[in-house]
Amino acid sequence: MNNNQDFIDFINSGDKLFPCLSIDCVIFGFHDNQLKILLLKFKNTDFFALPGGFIDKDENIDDAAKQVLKKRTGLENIYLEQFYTFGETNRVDIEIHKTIMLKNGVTPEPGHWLLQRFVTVGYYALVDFSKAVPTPDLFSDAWDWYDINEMPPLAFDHENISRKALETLRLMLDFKLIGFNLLPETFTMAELQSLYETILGKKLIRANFQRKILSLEILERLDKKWSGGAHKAPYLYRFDEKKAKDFLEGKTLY
Amino acid sequence: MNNNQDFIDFINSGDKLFPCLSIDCVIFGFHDNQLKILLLKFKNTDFFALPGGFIDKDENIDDAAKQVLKKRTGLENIYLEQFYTFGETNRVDIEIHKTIMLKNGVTPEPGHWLLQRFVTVGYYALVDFSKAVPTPDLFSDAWDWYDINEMPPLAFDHENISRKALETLRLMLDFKLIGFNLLPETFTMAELQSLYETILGKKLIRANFQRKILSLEILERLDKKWSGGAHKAPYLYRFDEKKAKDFLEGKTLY
DNA sequence: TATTATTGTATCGAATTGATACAATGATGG
DNA sequence: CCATCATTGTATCAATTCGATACAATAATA
Repeated sequence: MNNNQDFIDFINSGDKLFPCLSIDCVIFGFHDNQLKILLLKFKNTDFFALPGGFIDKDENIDDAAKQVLKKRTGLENIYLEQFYTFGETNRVDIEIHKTIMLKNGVTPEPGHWLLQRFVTVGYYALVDFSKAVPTPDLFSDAWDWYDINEMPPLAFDHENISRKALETLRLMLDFKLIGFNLLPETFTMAELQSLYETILGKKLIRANFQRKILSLEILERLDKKWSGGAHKAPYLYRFDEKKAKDFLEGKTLY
Repeated sequence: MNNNQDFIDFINSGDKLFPCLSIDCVIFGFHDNQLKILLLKFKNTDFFALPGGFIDKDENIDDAAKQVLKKRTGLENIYLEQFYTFGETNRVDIEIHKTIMLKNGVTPEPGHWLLQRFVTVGYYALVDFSKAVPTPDLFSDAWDWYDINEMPPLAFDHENISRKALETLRLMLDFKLIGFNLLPETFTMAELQSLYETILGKKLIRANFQRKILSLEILERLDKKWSGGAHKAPYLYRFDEKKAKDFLEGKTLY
């Protein structure tokens, strides 16, 4: 198969890669009032894993992360940020890599570049769920979005990586006003509140949330959104990046 | 010289190291109302650099960072946290490494492990200035503490690394109550305020600072400190780790 | 046209914060 | 030994923010 030949070519291309360092991306999306992350299913194993990749010898690690995001979701110019580097000696179970190689017709030679200890740099991305078009990579044969509270078992230390990504997202939500990256261009206040509630994992008081968000003066109020149901129609809002920038700069953090 | 032989031995021990990945530590201390960082002077260059090191093949990166801290300051069990990983392709000027090798009697062979692109994981540490006993490493012949506003030119991207460390320290100062790690065991409120002002880079209103800190209920008030000057004697305080832990856990961040 | 669910905003008291004031108190010096 | 001085600890008050609740406005529906 062509795909298998691609895999074999890649497995033999270790000399083009920066050694023993990988990228893993925790890609967050928001759908049906659920915060989801994108997982790939490893070929011929029951494990799911975070979309990841390796770094070319002459590639910035940030660029490698952008490549992972682009190849797995088709998206570019997305909010993407490094959050932590994972370097425990035992974080990768090499048997999983061996299994994948075997099942794809490659004999795992001792000393092969993929059968080493790997340190991985974690990035998290916030994408508009409706715009992402996921594609599996050479190591995987399926993908899906999973609610962060209902994830299948993950390979390696990927549960740990996901947890830390979520902690960082929660911490940075207000600090960097990044939640809007998870919504379509226009949205209602109720949708925004639901997003915040889902990320923070707790209920917020509607009136106070609305007051607070509006007081930031980072939203542009558009027309009303009609035919939503038997009730008053909500306004649509658009996130105003310029106003947000002014707000973040004026914020006296210290 | 013995020291030089140590250097040569180390230069030839690349096969014991995790490849192309290093650790750099931004070690903060507080003295004379100045926030300082510890810098080493590279042998035979005019550049200063952050204390750093490499990672053994079978060593967690956190442990490698602890080793750097211990070897350079003699200190253990110090507040030490990873903050960012720097992976620009051009971040290391290999000529500096070549120079150091040459000046120490080692011919820099092409392909030598030290003459590669390196990615570095940044850690920052907060130490009690009076307890640290700095020691230069094999690459350096001197060290000193430098006010963060009066640093000499640094090698590689170490200015960038220092800046990011300071940003993280500022951001985490209240969030994790870490400032106390920079003070001796007992201190006055004025000393604590001066520390905060120095880290945050701005003046604070004394009465409000005192009210705020005391309201956290994380300090133990001890006896008064006598003979400070022609004025009322201030109380000494001790940071109560247990109370602080309770406070941080009770803090509803989200 | 009455009903219903949701939206946008107002309101009120509690809690927090910024700014200022002031009494208490150790040393110093005449 | 007492007036002076600088600093400390705390109080106070207005301004601001925040939690909680209330309520009028309004699209769709029956």
